[in-house]
Amino acid sequence: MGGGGSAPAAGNAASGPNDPWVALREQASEALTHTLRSLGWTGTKEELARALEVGPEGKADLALPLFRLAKPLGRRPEELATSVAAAIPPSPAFAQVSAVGGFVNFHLEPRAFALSTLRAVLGAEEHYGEGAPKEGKVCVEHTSANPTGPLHVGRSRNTVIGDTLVRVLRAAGWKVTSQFYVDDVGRQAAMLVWIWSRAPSDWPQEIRDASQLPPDGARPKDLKADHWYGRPYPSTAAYVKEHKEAARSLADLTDRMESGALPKEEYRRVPREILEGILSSLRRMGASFDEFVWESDFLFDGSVERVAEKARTSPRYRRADDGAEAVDGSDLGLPKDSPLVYMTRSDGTFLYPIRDVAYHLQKFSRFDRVVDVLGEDHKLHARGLMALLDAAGEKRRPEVLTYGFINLPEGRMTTRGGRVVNLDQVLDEARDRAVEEVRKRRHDLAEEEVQRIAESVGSGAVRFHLLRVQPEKPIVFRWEEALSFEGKSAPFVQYAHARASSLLRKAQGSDDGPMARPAPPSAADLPPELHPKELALLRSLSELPGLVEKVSEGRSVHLLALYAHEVAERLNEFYQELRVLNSEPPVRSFRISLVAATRQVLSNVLGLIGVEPLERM
RNA sequence: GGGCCUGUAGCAUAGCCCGGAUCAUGCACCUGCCUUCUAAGCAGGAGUACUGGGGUUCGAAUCCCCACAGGCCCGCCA
Repeated sequence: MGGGGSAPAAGNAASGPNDPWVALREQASEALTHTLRSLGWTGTKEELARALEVGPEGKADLALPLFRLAKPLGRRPEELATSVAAAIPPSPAFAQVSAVGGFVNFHLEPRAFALSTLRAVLGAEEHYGEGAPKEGKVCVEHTSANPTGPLHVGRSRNTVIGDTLVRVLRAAGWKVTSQFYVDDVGRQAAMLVWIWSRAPSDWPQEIRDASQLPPDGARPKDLKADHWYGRPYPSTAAYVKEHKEAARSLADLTDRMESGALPKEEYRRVPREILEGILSSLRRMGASFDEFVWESDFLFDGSVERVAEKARTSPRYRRADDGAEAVDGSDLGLPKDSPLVYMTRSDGTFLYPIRDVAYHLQKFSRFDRVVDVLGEDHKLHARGLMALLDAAGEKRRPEVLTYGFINLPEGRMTTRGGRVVNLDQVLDEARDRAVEEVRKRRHDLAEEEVQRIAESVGSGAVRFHLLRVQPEKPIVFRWEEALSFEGKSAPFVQYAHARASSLLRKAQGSDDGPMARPAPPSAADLPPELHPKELALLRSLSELPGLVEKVSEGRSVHLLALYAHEVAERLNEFYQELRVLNSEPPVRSFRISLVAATRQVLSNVLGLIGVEPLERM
């Protein structure tokens, strides 16, 4: 990979037991340490292992730049590289060690490398890429959208990033629990309870008109719950703003909810319905949650009071003249002109941030690592949370992963301005376009299978599109790009997987039945020469374990999408250039192993990014 | 006004944390390739790009400073 591809090179981080690079790095740094020491160098092997980089493909597999090392030895880098390369003893893993410029370049022995990579992949099968089990439990909270209506694509970026992070952390060896924090407290939640406590026919005229209800006021059969129950939300918000008596009755309702006078099953009914609708959309994208935590639970279990009590003894504590209580976070990056994080209103009722602290304390009591996936609009609130946690005497902090907004070409998405693109719209449109594409190429498939493939291709394309960009970059949503089925897209990867699957079906001679699992080859099975396309593919396959480790550490989930594309691309290049099924015996079985290993890696990486690997399309 | 993030070919992006070998990929554009393993593919071409200016370094897209441009935020809402 390295300079040759767009995906990242395997990092230096220690990877799991099935990483072919671990032994290679070890051998190279071992040999280099001995050689350099004999030339008067005094550093450590660890130092070298860190400096050892993955070289530009074609030039070197592993490379050590000597510029820094040459200086204290009083030698020229080029000349030092030459003597080092000449002094490295031969080994079975490396065919050649050469000096170019100031670099010492290690070139892999192709057959040994092919063998170790195929063995790693075919030996571990669906576990290839996974790291060794790690001590400790991780909580990843993501999405946590207010259940006031259908999810828009902007928010679903949170889900895609969060769900992928959950998958990759699991693969890296952590025990992971995913949580959705459900907001059923406050004005927004009360608004829905307020309007839905009456039948639509009893709603104020303005709200009915703006909600565009069907004439009979009944929910259409095919309308999802989140769309139906969320429909009056924007107009209710506007209505309450303009009608004093409505505002008063809403405030009254909020009080009754927050004081516990209203049974929680009564005010959770509508949010629960909407949440179900949202979740069914998320399931289409392969995302689900282990646990749901309802915000209102922290209202009545005494935990907020405990936080407040603790905070009152903190030097950060501030109390305004009118009784509102806050915490000072000016030293923690809160704005100098408003460094206060309020935890209670002047009437003594609790505010959202303190419930969030109670929630995080609960997380810390159960988990060793706490990760929050948040939109960049919540960055400052996260800082406020840190200040409150500090005041509450909690030393641990959540790891916050923020992502940029998804805007439309004409500007920001707004629910009230009617300028939104809902996730459901995008998924439906993607599926419809995929149906056309499948029909164009396959005339032999049953309608049911066409639909199934199209759903998977469509939702995969959407998920991939939201994932492939570095999280902190803002995205401008364009339909043509989100719904592209070629190039850097999920269908491109799924297609490669289907292609590999088809080859293997033909190789085993039956078009259906379970796929045979080829055994890892032995040295005798390998052809004497390997083709560059075969080597390039193997090189990519070998990098999954290092990548899983790197992504789980750095949380750069977009790299997984780019890696998936690279593997698929290299399979395609291999496929186009070389025959598999009708090649001569030693080559044929080797290539079948290579295809099987590629299919396995594609399947594993698609699993990591939450896209379904398709057997045919 | 202040804070955080981002700026790479016509468009969209990777590489930036941790400086290293001619800056990589996709879309769009041009030329080829389906009577042999799925053309959602492959081969080739053109295009030209690290926002601008300083600095550090043997070496800067990468680190530092300044400027400019875009995103987000600066509620006793959640």
